Amino acid sequence: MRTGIYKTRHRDDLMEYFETTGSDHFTVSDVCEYFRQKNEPIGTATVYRQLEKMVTEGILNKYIIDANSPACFQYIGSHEHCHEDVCYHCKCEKCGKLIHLHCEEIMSFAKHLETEHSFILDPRRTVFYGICAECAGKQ
Amino acid sequence: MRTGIYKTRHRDDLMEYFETTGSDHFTVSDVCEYFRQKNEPIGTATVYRQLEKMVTEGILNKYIIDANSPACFQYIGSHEHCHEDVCYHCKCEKCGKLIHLHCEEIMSFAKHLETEHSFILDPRRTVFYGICAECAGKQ
DNA sequence: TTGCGTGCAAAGGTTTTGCATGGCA
DNA sequence: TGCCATGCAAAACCTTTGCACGCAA
Repeated sequence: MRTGIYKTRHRDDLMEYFETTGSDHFTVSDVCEYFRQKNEPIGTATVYRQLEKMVTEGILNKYIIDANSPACFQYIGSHEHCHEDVCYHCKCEKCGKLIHLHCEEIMSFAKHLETEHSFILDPRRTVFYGICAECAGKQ
Repeated sequence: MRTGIYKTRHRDDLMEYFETTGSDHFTVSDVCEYFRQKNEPIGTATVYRQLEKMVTEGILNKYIIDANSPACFQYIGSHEHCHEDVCYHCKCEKCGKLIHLHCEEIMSFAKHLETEHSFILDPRRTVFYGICAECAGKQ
């Protein structure tokens, strides 16, 4: 079989990481740190290359939150319901906190954009910027 | 007057650049290159600082296109419809076209975010990424 | 005079790449 | 055996920062 992708030790480790860790979002350094603490370190370049490959395969989503912060990856999973279970993100401009969003309203708004404005929203890249509750309270 | 912002030569030059160049989008290096060719070079750090300031003031929009490509700025000062009311933007990931959005749905969605999620949406920084009608048709 | 603006170089951080080595099929 | 994966370090890249000096108010 010529998939162009080999089943290696690291690849298995990464898949296991995605499924065992509850964390929805993770960065390259998160992954590296995890395996370093397990005394099974993986080179940074390898993680970048594998994760990028998996994004292409559709196993992971990649989010660009900000120019100067690391890219955020999300495991979509083996289940195929993933495409309906899209998630959007709110980012606080003050504290930088990332809020996971998936509610009816954003879905219906996305549908509105599509039907009325002929614009197909991309959850992977769209980030809602604003001020979170805590930071708003401090002001 | 204590605005905290001084009216300098470079600031005027930049404003003129925004209004004379028809280009909707530009990067920091675009700006630097432009003034270098005019034999009136501006330091890179200065451009970064001024542009960032103008984003805060609401004169410019800043788009993060990709993690490894430079930030993209857009002059919105002269768009009158942005002054009369809040304005959101859709950006096509394929052709780069920018669509100005002005509808009830986004306003009510913003209100929903605020009441239900305690998140105050910032129109200046929030950009909806996706695929526009024309590019969707081509596929 | 005070405080912001500027320029340069250096630093900071993320991501990519070159190259030799090792592993999968 | 051929091709892909890996690791390390270096490079590339965008962006920010420190500091001394210049300029606006």
